Amino acid sequence: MPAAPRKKTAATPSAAAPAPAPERLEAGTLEALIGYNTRRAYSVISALFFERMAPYGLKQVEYSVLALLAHNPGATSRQLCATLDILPPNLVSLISALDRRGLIERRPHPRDGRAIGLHLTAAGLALAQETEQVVIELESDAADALTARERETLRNLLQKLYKA
Amino acid sequence: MPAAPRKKTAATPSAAAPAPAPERLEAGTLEALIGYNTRRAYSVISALFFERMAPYGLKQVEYSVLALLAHNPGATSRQLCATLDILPPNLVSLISALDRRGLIERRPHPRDGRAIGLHLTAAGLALAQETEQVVIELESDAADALTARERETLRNLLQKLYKA
DNA sequence: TATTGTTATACTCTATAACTATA
DNA sequence: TATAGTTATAGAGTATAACAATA
Repeated sequence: MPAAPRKKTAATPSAAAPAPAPERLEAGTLEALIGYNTRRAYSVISALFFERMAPYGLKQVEYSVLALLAHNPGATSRQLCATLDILPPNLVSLISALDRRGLIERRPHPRDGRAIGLHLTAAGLALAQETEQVVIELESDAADALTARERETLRNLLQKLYKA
Repeated sequence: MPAAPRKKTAATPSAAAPAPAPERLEAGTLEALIGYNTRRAYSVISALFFERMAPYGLKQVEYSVLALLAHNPGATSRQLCATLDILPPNLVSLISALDRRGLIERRPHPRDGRAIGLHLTAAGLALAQETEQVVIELESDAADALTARERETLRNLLQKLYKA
């Protein structure tokens, strides 16, 4: 789903019929919606993430898990689910895959026999560090129409939508 | 996927071990990313949209199509796809469903025998108008932590990410 | 009785290839 | 030959129910 071509929407031409039907439609009502704009923006960043991270074989959620484990060694699946707002059954195969690739290790949890502590391996830590730079650059490219201040404002406003 | 409970993330407690394992993990690195915040925000608004619009049987993309046809009568599938950034095969069943529900009509295109002009029926227009108010209210509720100015800023910054 | 991790499963979303009819 | 609409299909993503082991 690569980013759409750079073309502006036509603004209700007053001269009428015989023109060759504009590519884009008048979408003012939709563009007044935060939900619509959020979906479109997410779609663009998402596609760029997929493209740049393909060489490392990491999808967004997989990268998120590695990044969380780098700062929270021994975290459990349950904690990852709560933090990332994903459902436990959907994390199982993801964790298994990262384990099979030798990026994480499952160790018995020190204080809860039901739980499993997740830890990055050396390879996992290396990949997390290497890809962090790629993600930072990718984000910077995706937001190159925004100033540093605007990027910070955007992050803050988005967080207000999903936090507390 | 209902919005997560209102609970703040713990900020690296200096007193260590015997506490009962925090719900959420330290996610500072992820929260510095526009992509991550956009995904989380979209997920929340999306869930609220689904909940409030369920009585009308409209998903987000379906609402978008009705809204576009209200302002662009006779638009083609191709134009809808270009405007909404979705792929033609994925629009087919959606259009069929709206047609079967009597919300839209397909008429032969006046200047292109391959194309089909899409129009709202009276029922479709009524539903579009009725649900527009629901969407506006839902958006207002989703963004109730933001001032009017902040909402406008957010929309503008998001549009800069996916336009031109 | 409640929770962690898991299996199985189903439904939606998104993507590609290939066909048809018109241009 | 290129484009509009379509079919079929495959792969992600996301959701629920139910179970075993442990608390």
